[in-house]
Amino acid sequence: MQHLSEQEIIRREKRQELEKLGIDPYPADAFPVTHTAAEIKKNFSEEHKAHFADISFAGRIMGIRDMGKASFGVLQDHSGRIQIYVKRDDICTGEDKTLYNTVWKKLLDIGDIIGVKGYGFITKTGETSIHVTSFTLLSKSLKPLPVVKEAEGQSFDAVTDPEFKYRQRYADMIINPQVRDTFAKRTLMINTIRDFLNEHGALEVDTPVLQSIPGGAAARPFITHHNALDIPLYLRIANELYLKRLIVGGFDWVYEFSRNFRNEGMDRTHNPEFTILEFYVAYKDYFWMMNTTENLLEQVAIALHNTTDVPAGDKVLNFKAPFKRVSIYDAVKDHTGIDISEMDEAALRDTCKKLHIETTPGMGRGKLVDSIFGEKCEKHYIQPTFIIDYPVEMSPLTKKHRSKPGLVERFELMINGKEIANAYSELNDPVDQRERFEEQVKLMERGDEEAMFIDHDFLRALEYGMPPTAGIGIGIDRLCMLLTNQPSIQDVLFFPQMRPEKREGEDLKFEI
RNA sequence: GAUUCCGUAGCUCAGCUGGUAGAGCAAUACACUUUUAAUGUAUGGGUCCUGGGUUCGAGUCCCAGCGGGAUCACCA
Repeated sequence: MQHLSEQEIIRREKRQELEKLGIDPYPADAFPVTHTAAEIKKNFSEEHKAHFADISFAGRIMGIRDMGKASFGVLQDHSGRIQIYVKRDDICTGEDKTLYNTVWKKLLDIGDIIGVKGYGFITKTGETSIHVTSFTLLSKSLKPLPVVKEAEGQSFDAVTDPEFKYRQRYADMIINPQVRDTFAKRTLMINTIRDFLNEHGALEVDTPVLQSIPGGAAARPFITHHNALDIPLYLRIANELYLKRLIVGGFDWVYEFSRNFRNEGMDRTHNPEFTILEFYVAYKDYFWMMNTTENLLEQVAIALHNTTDVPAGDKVLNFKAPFKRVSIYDAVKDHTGIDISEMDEAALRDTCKKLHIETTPGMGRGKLVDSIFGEKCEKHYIQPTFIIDYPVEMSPLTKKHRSKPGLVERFELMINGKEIANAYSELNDPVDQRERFEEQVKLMERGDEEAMFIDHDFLRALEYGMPPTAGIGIGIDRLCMLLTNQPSIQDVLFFPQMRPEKREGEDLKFEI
């Protein structure tokens, strides 16, 4: 049995009262909407009032100010909030005042969704409002909504509990309209990227989420089981190897907004499922990819902010192309004063010790370099910066550098001290690729849990011949955090992962 | 996974060295025909996250658990 608060019981009683009066609290009829709150507020004026003489508006009641024989309410639709004015003798023209005295004043609540008909006017305090001539209950709300009051841009008693916001995003969006703005911006960002790619002739594709070999990245996967085939399957950690197969197949430019799944820790910048945009372009290299990436991001910043200057906490990020380019060895030299470019694994290990960076025996040369960069350099790159030319050991899918031995043609894009994108000239030599996979197997044997598996089918594809190709993965959630100035990934995902709520008497179990 | 802070009415919060559980908003009732955090008067509403312990007595102190945040580790 559901435990109900006093207010929840009262609302259920009101619902019954409405039904007794012959009012369906959940009518099936469509309600015609002619105007939005934003349109009325923006365009209403005395000289244009003819256009607002016959308004039909629907929204959620967010506030009621009862004045006796008249009252004011605040309705909210997707575009914003607007005041309504309800006068007893206007909605009850005859002797029977039940509709006003009982239905409007007693049986409606904050949170109910109603439709109103009426006309636009401006109150004597100057607020554009709807003078209501009739109203219809469209949906009765049985659960009291936290009431947030606002005055002069300040809000009072706003719900700040993150658990409430993330578990009950629907309620969060009702009472905190700016939350909807963040998600609208997320979609605008994705649409801008999609338009950019489509305009350049790219083809959007879908590749498998369930994979029998979780490839394309170094991460721990979620595992599941397919009953009919009686095999384990993994939720993808990346789609890279599938997109490259499509390049082998003859497409020149493919992309996918890939929902990836990694069975690792959660924090402000990590959710177990997250979105990466990957795209692969034939006959290009990583220099071309840097140019394309900075142009793309400049365009996205302008689409969201009308400028390349984007606020991020107390900083301002400038997305004006071109971005700075720094080699990883120069980055380490700049921030530690140490030249690690010629060091072998043992020397790197010593350097880590000097810099107070913890190492494990499983770490190869690549991971050691990565640790030094991650600990000492990464956080300093606030403005968009390409870090380029990584050691070969940490990049098993990347083409060897055309002129610098021991390095690969790879870049990561750092913004506000975080990695946003990772790209390379793709390795297309099947013999080299097979050797790199075999190196990964050795790392796995040394205890590296995230080393890659060998994907023999991918090698077979490469053996048919893949054109020289540039590829990139861009962290969409993190980019969205930057561009909407949100400090947590939970604020750019509608439904961030949470530990399930325990309910009384419930014992959730699923057979696999 | 580790450390640390938090959990009191529908919401925001107070509750001191342990002594009958508080406010504002929301709700209920009444008044009020241009208010806007409307106002005035009155009323109801609590598993103080859960379970143990100490104590004559626990919202408060101790232990364990549950949930959330932050930091760290892994990672994008």
